[in-house]
Amino acid sequence: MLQDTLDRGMLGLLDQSIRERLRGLCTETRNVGARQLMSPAGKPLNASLLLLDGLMGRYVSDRQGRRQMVAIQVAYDFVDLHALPLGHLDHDVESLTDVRIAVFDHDVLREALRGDFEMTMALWRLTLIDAAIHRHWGFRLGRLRALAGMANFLAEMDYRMRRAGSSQDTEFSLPLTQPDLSDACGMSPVHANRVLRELREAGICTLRDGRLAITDREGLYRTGEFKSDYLYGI
Amino acid sequence: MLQDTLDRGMLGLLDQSIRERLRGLCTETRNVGARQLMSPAGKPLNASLLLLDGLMGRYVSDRQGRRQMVAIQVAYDFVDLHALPLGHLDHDVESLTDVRIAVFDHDVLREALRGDFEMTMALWRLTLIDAAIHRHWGFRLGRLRALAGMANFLAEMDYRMRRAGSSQDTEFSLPLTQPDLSDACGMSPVHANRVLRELREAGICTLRDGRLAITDREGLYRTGEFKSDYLYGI
DNA sequence: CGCAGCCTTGAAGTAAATCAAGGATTGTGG
DNA sequence: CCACAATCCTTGATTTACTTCAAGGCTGCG
Repeated sequence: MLQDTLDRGMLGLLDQSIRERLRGLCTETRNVGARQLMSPAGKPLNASLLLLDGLMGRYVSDRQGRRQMVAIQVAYDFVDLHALPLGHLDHDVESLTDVRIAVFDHDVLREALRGDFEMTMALWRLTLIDAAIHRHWGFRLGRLRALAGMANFLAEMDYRMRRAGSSQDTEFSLPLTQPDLSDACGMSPVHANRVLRELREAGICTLRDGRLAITDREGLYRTGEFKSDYLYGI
Repeated sequence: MLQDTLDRGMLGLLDQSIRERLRGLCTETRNVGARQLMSPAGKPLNASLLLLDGLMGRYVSDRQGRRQMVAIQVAYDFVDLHALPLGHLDHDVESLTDVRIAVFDHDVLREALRGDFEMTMALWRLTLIDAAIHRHWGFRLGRLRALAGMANFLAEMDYRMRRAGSSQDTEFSLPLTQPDLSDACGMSPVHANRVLRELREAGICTLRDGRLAITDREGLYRTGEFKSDYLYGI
């Protein structure tokens, strides 16, 4: 059912044998269009999703429609594995692009984990890397200025997309709109536009037509104060 | 060795039987003074700490000394259980006040969990509530203005301290300095001061001599757009 | 005592939000 | 096919939020 070898991105951290056991647990794969609300905050979930292709976002929203993206998922990320121990999520999950996903039924997953301590710890670990990413988003949102924050976000995306095999080059597909970036970086869409222009004019990177061209990766990482150690070797 | 019944705060979520098994795993308890760096980012850890009394902070820092508090722990929180699956942490852990802590050796913990799926899931769940808190700090830092952000932070503290039994009243001990609050809320210390004055003059709450007096809890929660559901019933 | 850290306030400067408007693109229904 | 609505990208002008700088008072401490 699941063709992918799951050896990239975050799943690349897992042992070969765990990856194979995990593959066998996939209930089905599905395709979903862009901009779909796939799981609203508070709704009980009985399955978790592994993203195979595309981008998904996780959002905390208030009543008035202001919302903050609190995580973005790239290929080979579990999207909402947090729901396995928690039962439901505290945030919304949306597809940002057309996506391909693998579904893991919670009952199936739980039964497999019950007798498999190594796999349990491995999946636990994956969810804690999510938590580490959340922490560094907190740092970015709380302490970095708009220019540094945008650079930091783009640096993380560059790093993670490369590890996921979605990019080998200095240019890759990053189909995020400026409003998406502003949701992620805690700024207004207008300011996201100006900051992108500043990065472009500084010769660091250019985002155009859903592709990010990095002309000075060293400068991007430096401007964004990006160090990859919080990703635990993803 | 461990006298506490562990039935409050986040640990109150655990089943009675799990709490008792957990108590038996405590290696030792210790007292540590205020403002101690207890575990620096990157250092391999072979034990995790449960906070019994006091407050601890978790920080992401850059080179220049700018730092963002990314979590605060109150009584009966695990402080760094993330280190069990991860091996080391991506952030610093410091005591904010004098603290009393229970130590859980990772080898002991891991052996106990190996044959105890329920307890494993329960502890996993606790670490994911940490992650949910991180997400809502991201929302606060990215989307709320200074006044709302401070109110949101204080509302969360009020809520969690009450659940931890550290407060039954509209006034309780919150021994955080204004620089601490500014680290947590992503603003300058000067601005933290002004925002606290604004909350005081609005008749919402007063922080003085390490005690928070809440005169209008409804107003505090409303100003901070605080809803407690992301705490999963802590 | 003298130092350090904290709390407080005013004044000045900077960063970012908001308001406003025009152009480009895409999808939609007539 | 075209009118249109919606969304996005872009830029300028204005306003607001916040930082930084500066200074004084307070407390606790070696």
